Amino acid sequence: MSTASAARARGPAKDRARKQAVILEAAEAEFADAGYQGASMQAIADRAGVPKANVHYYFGSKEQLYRQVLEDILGLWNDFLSDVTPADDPALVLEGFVRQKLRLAFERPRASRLFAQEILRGAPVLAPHLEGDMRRWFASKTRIVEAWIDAGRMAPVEPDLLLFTIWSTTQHYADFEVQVLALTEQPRYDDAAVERIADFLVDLVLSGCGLERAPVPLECVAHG
Amino acid sequence: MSTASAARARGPAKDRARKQAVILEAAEAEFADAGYQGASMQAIADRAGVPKANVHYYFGSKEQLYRQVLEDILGLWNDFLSDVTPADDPALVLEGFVRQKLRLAFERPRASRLFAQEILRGAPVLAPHLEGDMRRWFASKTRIVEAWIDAGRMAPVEPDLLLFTIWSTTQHYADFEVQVLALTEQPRYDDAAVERIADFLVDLVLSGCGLERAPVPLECVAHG
DNA sequence: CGATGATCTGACCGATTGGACAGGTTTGTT
DNA sequence: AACAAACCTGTCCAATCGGTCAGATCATCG
Repeated sequence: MSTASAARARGPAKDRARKQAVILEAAEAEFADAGYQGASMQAIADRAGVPKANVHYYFGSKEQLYRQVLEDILGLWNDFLSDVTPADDPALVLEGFVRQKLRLAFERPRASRLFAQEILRGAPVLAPHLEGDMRRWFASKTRIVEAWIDAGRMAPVEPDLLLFTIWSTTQHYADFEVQVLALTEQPRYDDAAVERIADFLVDLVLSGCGLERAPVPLECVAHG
Repeated sequence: MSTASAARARGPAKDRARKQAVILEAAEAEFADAGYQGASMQAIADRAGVPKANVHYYFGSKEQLYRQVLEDILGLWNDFLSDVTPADDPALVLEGFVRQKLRLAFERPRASRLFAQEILRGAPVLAPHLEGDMRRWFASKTRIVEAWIDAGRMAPVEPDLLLFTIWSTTQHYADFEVQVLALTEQPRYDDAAVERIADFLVDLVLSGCGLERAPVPLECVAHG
């Protein structure tokens, strides 16, 4: 049971879950901004507006709290491309993947940054996930790309490197936000900037796969 | 004067510079592995094989040492594309950029990771560089890409996003090394893997710009 | 009401941190 | 040899860290 769903549950556990959610949000912010070592339980407690001992009451130790935050973040990426099959259209799937991943990078930049820091440190906590869940997820997606290639539905690119490219280019705008904004002389990402980035990355990925962007469905044009 | 060149200088300052270089190397490793807050002056001193007080003697404070390490790393990227002009061939320049940046990612992964951690934290130390040197570097390169586009020598892609793409995809293999190796079930990067990645990224970038990889020069074939 | 368990927190603790500094040693110059 | 300057380090310190715990408070139910 994820923390988010628990926070929405009813009954006697509702308050408990809601208070935990407040602390988890504060912890995600503090861990993302300061790193695991840089974050202090006192700072997390202050952000959440509770005494430090209360944080320990709910989550035991700093590492347990950190693990909980990370697992909640992993949940965000769990259902990426979960229902894709080799019968689907490569161009549509790849475009959807890029846009979905990019949306998450802009909507939950701290989650992206926290994950990045964990991997940068050598994944001391997530290593088991990397060798387990994520490896299986990764293998199943590369197999689909291979099926597309074998069927002649896209150019023969390396499936693993293709996925890494999508991952790194989208993640970049969350992880290196400060650098991107400084170099482009923008104060923040606005809607136009996000759309420009999304279109660019979709075109880049599709052209790299020998594909073209699917025409915009009629209903989208009508609603635009 | 950079620390690296100082270490090679002659005269009475040679020993001093060499000892500083040992500490700087230890500091880069420790900062990259543990992060700024996670790194301790004691651990850096142990890596360098000197007493902790010696580190303070040479570099004053932890933050000053950290700044020095970062500035040395910036030096690595200073001369990237420094002598490129609009008259050069876009395909050759872009391919060279990708390969050079990628080589650095594999040869100096700790430098890449340390830089990434600094940006992730919001660039508290490098912010002035982002708004100064790096912004000027970035603007001059986007202007060259624009010139190529205006001259019809490559497809009209967004110059800034093109550079970000090269930066993020190459950096990814250093910063997310643990993840890449775990997902591809490799123990480490070998020469073949590096070449496969380089070729993939070059093809991706060039195809995104409507270019093709330049034919291999004859002398390279002869020497292969 | 009284009791019982969950919730909450101020106060405290040992460990570690970055840093300071006195005092010793080496080096270079006259 | 004598002096000064640079070099070096053992030792100490105040601050902060994650974590503990006794005890206060609250909610629930017989």
